[in-house]
Amino acid sequence: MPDEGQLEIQEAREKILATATDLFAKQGYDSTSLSQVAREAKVSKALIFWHFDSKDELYRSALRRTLEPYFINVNELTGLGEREQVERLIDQFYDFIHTNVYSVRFFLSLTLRVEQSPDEGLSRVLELYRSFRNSLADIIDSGRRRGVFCSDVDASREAGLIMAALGGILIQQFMSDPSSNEPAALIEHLKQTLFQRLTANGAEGTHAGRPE
Amino acid sequence: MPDEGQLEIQEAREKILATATDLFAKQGYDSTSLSQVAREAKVSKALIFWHFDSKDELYRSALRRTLEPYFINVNELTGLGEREQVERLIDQFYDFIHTNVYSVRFFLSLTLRVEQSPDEGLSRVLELYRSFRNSLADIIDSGRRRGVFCSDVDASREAGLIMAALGGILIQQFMSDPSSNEPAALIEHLKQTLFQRLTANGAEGTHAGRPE
DNA sequence: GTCTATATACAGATAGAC
DNA sequence: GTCTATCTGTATATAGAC
Repeated sequence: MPDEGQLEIQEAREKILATATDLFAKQGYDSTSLSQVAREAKVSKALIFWHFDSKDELYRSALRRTLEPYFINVNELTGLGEREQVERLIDQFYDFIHTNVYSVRFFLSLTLRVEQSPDEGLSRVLELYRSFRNSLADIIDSGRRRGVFCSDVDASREAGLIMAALGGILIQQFMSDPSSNEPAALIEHLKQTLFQRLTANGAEGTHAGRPE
Repeated sequence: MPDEGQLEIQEAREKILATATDLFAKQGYDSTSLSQVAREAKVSKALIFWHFDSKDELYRSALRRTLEPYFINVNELTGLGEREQVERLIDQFYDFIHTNVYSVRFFLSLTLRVEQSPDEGLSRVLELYRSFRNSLADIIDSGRRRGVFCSDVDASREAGLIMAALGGILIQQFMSDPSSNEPAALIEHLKQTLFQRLTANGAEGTHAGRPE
């Protein structure tokens, strides 16, 4: 078994990958040169090419690594009520954003590029986003059918609006100084108004009756 | 008056500026080379340097030009009621986004860069965003004081949530194929639920009374 | 004002010694 | 595996003719 020896000697590759992941996330693909990666990882450019065939492959590896923590997020919402499940999901989203600020910023800026590349990694993120949205819709609809929420609730639209608000709170954090409009308060307000609406069984009954 | 002759001869400069504005908006700063600008504007690279001292100055000029349409947006909401004013503002925002997709995308990606440059143009956009948010808050608060909206409405938070939703709807358009979740429906739903909440005078009175 | 030609720097990538 | 040295392309920017 002569292979055992090379298991942990790959610290250089690790260093390169970590540095590249960081720089790509912070600066984007074009603005990050392999010279810079080599300099900050304290290796030679040639070594980068020994481990990764091209800048593109290095980028893809970095993407894959950035993406990893995105999949622990499978929701274990066992015996909770619908309202608690929705709250839990919203909090999970918010927490996730905060522990992954850099990569979220990364993927968001990827989304904005007009490049034609379908970008395997990016599509996984979008897929994740949609599945998150669908989970919300399912839970809300389940609550509607079980009578926990109003009968006239459009689960799909509610989920869409929640996602929009969450996404908007996200970019607000990128735009303003983090101190300004504290997103935690917005999240609270979002939840508060959401359930106020979902459970507003009194009022005028089918009060939302406008000419659709 | 020997100066009059040179008034419209600067079509080359115009061409350069227009091309650069377009390319910067579509591809960003780094991915746009002056060679490309020169090629597409059908001038020589040297001419670009005659008109603009550096790539950076060209970029700033392009930014300024991109920014221009952002200021016609002064709201003329004369004799409208508060509800109509809010609706009008939301629609204005939405329309504006749609007629300026490219530059909005541009500024959004600018926001995401970690570059240290305060970027004169970008700060104007942020300022605009805040003033828009403040207008919303003012109108809502005015409506609250005049009894059009509930007395327990927190105008600032409502405005923040509206802006978050609008921003979220915006990035949803960048993320998904434009056909998927049609933002127009989301805007409708936003408005509907918003006013449902702002004018929900019946229900349980100070129903929102949770331990703050 | 507009061009051609060129200087200079740095990008991604390769060859080959150790 | 890691390095130095080098190739090749292209970037920003300048010099100087017209």
